[in-house]
Amino acid sequence: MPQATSSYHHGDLRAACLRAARELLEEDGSAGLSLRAVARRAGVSATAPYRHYADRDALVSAVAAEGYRELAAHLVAAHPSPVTPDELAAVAVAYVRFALDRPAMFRVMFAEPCDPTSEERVAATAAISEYVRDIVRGAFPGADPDSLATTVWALVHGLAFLHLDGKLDASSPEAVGTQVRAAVHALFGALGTAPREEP
Amino acid sequence: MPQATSSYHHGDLRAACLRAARELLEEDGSAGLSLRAVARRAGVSATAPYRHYADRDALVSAVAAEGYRELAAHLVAAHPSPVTPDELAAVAVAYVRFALDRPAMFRVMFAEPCDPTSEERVAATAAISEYVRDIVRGAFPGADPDSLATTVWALVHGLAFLHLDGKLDASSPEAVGTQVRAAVHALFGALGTAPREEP
DNA sequence: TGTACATCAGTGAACGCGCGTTCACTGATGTAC
DNA sequence: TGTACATCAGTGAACGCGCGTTCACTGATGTAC
Repeated sequence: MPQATSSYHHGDLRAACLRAARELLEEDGSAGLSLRAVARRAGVSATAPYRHYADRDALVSAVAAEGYRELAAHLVAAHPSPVTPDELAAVAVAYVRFALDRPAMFRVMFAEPCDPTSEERVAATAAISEYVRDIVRGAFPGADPDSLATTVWALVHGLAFLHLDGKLDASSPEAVGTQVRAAVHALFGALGTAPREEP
Repeated sequence: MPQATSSYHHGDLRAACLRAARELLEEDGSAGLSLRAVARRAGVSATAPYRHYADRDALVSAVAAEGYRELAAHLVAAHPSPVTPDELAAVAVAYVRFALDRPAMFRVMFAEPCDPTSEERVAATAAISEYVRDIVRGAFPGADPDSLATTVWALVHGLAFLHLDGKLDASSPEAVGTQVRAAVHALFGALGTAPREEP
């Protein structure tokens, strides 16, 4: 822990930059995310962040990677291994809520094809893919996991983006939750679903 | 039609700006879309576009609106009133293909909540929504059209974005088509589907 | 415990750039008579 | 058909801005002896 010594050395500028970057992102959108603005917000000279990030892209990649890790944690927190449609719907709602709570960051995460030079970012994406596939494997042992995982992810991801872009009614969290649950049930109602649905 | 008179007056600078904007968008992404770059590409002074667009935002909105109209045309061309799962899948494939063919423009279309000051843009979005709802009404007379339309749109939109962002295998058009068709069939196979599926 | 010194994490001036937008202007076009 | 003039659609110089990045620097920290 850096004490508030207003000293020459910051203490943990790397983390402070990341925090500042996320704040700027949500305030001004990704256009507002400049290295100079980050430095300003962190209370540090314009060039100080270069001690911790090679360039602007490196910082953006770090933000995205952090976002992926947080998303994974949110999904797992919603339900570690969902099987019934209700459990799956809970995870879907968590996904959409995550996007709506950090719209600009969510966009950064999915804005461009993975920067192949950022291992951190690639690994984080792969982890999400794996998590979705694992869920599908557990809930639908008979199905082709890759194909069905794609379908599920696309449905939920599409709901997140359409809400984000104001193309659907996102007026209240309840309305969003209802829509998401309805969509998930529409998909899973039809799949001869969940082994444990009616015990 | 403006003749190639290399004259002082351009002839149709408004349309030329739009064309230039779209080219820049696909070449450099939305960061490359500046009014100055558009003017340069149109072969005109930096301030000439101001005769036709109030500011940068107005140009961007015009590009997005054009995109919406083109998307609607593509979907209708794929099938004017799809009913069977195969017909619905064809429209879905057209949607995803549209996104992959103009990735940057597709992002602009869905990048931000509709600029409420651009009537052109708002109208174009509403038209897409209506089209999807009409399809659902025709194909699933029993269902709640709003809810199901949301589900369908989200699935297809999610597929488009995940492909766009390189999160799925978009190596060949065939692979994409196969994935999209599988997803649509997974959803519609389960809905007691299509009245006209087996005549 | 004290000192010398290497290393680390900052500073601040400076560079060149492209941007959006304004302004007063001017050449081309079209219309009234 | 010819002329006067209003309007339209361009020009180009200029403004102020924030950006990414470089560079030589300096203050603080930590380590070896």
